[in-house]
Amino acid sequence: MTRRTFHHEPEAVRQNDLIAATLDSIAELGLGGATVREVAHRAGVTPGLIRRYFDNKERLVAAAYRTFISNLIAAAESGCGEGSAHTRLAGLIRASVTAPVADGRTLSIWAAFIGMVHSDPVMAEVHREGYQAFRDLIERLVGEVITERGTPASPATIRQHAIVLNALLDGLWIEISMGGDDFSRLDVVQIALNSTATLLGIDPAEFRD
Amino acid sequence: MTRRTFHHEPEAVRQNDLIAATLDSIAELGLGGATVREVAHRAGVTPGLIRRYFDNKERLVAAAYRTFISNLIAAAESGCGEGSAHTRLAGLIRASVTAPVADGRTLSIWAAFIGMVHSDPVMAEVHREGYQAFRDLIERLVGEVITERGTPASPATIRQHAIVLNALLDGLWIEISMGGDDFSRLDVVQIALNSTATLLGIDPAEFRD
DNA sequence: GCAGCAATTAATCAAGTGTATAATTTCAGA
DNA sequence: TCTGAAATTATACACTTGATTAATTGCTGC
Repeated sequence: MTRRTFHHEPEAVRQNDLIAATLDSIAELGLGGATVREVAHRAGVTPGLIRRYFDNKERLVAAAYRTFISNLIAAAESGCGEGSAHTRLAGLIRASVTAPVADGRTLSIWAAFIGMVHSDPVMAEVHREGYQAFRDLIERLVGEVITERGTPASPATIRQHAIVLNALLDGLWIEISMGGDDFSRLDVVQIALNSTATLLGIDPAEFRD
Repeated sequence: MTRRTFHHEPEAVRQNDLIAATLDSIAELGLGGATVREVAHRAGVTPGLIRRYFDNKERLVAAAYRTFISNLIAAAESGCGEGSAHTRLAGLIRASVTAPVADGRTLSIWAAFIGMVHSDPVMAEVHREGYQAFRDLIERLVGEVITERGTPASPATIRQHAIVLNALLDGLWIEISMGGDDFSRLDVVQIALNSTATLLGIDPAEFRD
């Protein structure tokens, strides 16, 4: 009886692998399927090793949530690289309603985590940080767009616009990701851009991607 | 050693109690906390009894999801009782962004279930039915509002309006339920009504609750 | 090449899980 | 009041879970 061979890996790599395996497990098997053994197996590793890099399973899951959210925000943010505020906002919107941000796998993981936030204080804290970041991003962008148009508005108005736009994007993201409608026939980017323009009081014709 | 006393209950009552206990467990402890023993305890019953009314735990959870969704839709629908289409749509919107539809408990349960839909075919089917019902409700209402205004639109246009409005309501519902923003200071109903009016091209002043 | 340390595996444990079944109790009807 | 069937409990079982620890392996610096 011989032991299985293995090789050392830097801490960061192992942590990444374990987190990725955790997210895969949650996406494919649900939260209940993300057991220590399943995660270890997917990471090509032995269950005992998890405890070396994450003291608890709880910490592993929390770490997975943290990187999931930050990756999600980064993916959305990657859409708004440069150019005018209009262009950047349009980029953010496009990224928000197309893959890989908007797809079933992402939604499943997101929902599983959200379902824990209310009963797990650690997850609640992780959640709070992540969402504040996204909300601030949108609010800043909306403010810049309004400034760019030369139609100044009160901070309260900007905030309200940001709330509504945030909600619209969240909702579209969910609907598209759930795939209930046959969105394949529809141009979701166009729908998102047009409705955003309408909400902000912009002529849809000048709000393109 | 004496057995605990008990008394017979009609089938419907026991099923209701068990389903309610399941939803409570999920809301307060997360999906993982909804064990057979926990549910039975909350229902004031012994674990073995669950198997009499629901063959599996899986069926119990599926039944809980079914009644959860139908109650949610009923609660939202209760807001649009009578009157013009405008009035009924406004009622639906108000109900969608206020308790008990919009609150943390409801969101937690919803998210926990959604996180299972992708990995559990039974839950996927239950999900499909429920969401189709809500989408159809909104689409019908939007159609009636447009007819009422005498500004006829193509079915495709109506459909698109319904999709966007559905997304907006979903998103607002989530944001409010998560409670991240201090929505207490804001009039969420007014925000929802105004943005809906804007999206449908209605003067917000004539779209009141 | 080799000594020593860190990384990894293997094996084990107690607790908790869903399920199954037999024993007991309740209750309706005679 | 008594009896039989249905409802409920109690107990047990096989299995999975997260966690713990000792043994083993791979690797780095000399």
